[in-house]
Amino acid sequence: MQDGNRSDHRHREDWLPQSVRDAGVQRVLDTGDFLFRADTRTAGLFEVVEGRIKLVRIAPSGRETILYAASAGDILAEASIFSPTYHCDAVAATHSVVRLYPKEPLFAAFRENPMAAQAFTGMLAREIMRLRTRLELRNIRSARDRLHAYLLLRREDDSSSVILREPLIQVAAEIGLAHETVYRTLAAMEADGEIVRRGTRIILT
Amino acid sequence: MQDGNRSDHRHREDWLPQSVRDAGVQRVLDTGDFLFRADTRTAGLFEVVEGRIKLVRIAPSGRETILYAASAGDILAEASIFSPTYHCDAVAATHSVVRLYPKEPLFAAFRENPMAAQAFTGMLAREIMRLRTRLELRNIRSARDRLHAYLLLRREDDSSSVILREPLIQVAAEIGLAHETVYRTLAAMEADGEIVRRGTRIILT
DNA sequence: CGAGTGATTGACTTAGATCAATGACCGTGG
DNA sequence: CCACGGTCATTGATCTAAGTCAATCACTCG
Repeated sequence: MQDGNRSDHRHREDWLPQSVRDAGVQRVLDTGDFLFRADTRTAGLFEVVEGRIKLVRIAPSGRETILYAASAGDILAEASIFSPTYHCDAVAATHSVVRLYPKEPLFAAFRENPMAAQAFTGMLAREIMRLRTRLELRNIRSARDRLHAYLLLRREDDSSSVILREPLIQVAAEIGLAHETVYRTLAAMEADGEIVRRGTRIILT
Repeated sequence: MQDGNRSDHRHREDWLPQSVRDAGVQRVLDTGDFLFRADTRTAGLFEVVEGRIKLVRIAPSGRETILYAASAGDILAEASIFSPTYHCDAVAATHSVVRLYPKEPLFAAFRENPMAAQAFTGMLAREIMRLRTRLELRNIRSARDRLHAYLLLRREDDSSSVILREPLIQVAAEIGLAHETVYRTLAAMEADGEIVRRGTRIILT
C-alpha cells in the first residue's frame, strides 16, 4: 500500500492542537467496511493513517459516484463537522486504519485557543489552493505540457529540480495520465534535452 | 462575459458578516492589469464581481502556469490572509471588477464573533468538498460516464432531473470536455433513453 | 525463490479533440 | 424596425495523442 505522501506538508502535527490529538481514536477497517453512512450523525473529522477510504454517493439507480478517495495522510470529512449528518458514505477500499478527531474536543480547542482555530482555517485555505492548482493542471490537454507544468509546480523554492518521493505510477494517477504515457513522455522530454533524470531527481533545463 | 454561477451557493452573503462586507472595496481592472504580484504584502481576500482573474506563477524560464482562473462569484486568495506576502501573480484575463475584503476588518470580525469565524471556516470546508468532487470527476476517462456522473451530482436533493443554469459550453469547460463532445454525448444518451432533455432541464432515467 | 510492485518499451485502436459550417437567438444601435 | 455582431447549439469529417493490452526486466521482501 502506498502512502500518498503528497500530503506530507500538512500532517496533523502542524495544525492540530495537542489536546485534540490526544482525543484522537484509532480505528481499523477491512476492505468494504463503512466508516460512516449518509444521513447518520457526524462524529468528527478523520485522518487516514493507512490504506484508502472512498467517499461515495449512491444514486437511486445503484450507480456509485466517488466524491473523494483519501489515502494515508489525507484528512476526511472536514465539512461534516459543521453539519449534523453525513452526506455520503465512506467505505474502506482496502484494509485501512483511520483516526477520528471527535467534534467536541475540536470545537473546545478552537473556542479556548483562537490560534488553533486559525491554524485549522489556514490549513483548509491552503488545501483549497492545492486542489485548485491540481484542477487547473487537468485543464492542460497535452500530456507533455501537463507533465511539464506539474514538474514546474513541484520544484518548491527556486531550485530547478524536483525530487520524486513517490513512484511515477502515482504521479501519473495524480495528474490524470496513464503511467505508460508518463514514462514515454519523460523519455521524450529527456531526449529533447528538456529535462535530465538522475534517479529519483528530475532537473528542468 | 459569463458569470460562472456554479458558485451561487456560496455568495458572500452567506458567510461574510455585515461589518466585513461594508469594509469591502471595489476595484476595476482592464485586461492584463495586475491585481497583485508575488512577494508583495497581502491585502486581504478578493471576490470576483465580474470578469475573470487568473492566478499565475511565472517560471524563471518565463513559462506561466495557471494556478486558478476565478470567475464572477468566486473567492480569491483565501490562503493569502494567513501569509504576509502573495505567492503568485493575479492578472485580469479580461475587463474585471473585484471586491477586496481587507484582512484587518476580517480578523476583527472573527475575533469578536466566533460564529462569523465558524461560518468562514465552514465555507472553506465545503469548498474543499466541491473541489475534491470535481477533481474526482476528472478521473473518469469516458466522456459519457463523466457526463453521467456530473449530472447525477448536480441533481441536488432526490429529484431525478437537473436544471442547467449555465450554457452547456460552460458545463463542458467545467468537466474538462470539448463542448462538441458534450453536445454529441448528450445526443447519444438521449437516443439511448438514458436521459430526456426538455429545454434547460435534463431528466435522468 | 516466488510474489508483488515499479519501470520501460512496443504495437494497436479509438475516443475525443480539432476544424468547419450552419442556424437560432439575442441585444443594440442606426 | 432591421441588420449586424456575438454567443450558443448542433452536426459532420478528420486526425492524432493518449489509452489499452502486452511483454520484459529489475528489485525487494518475507
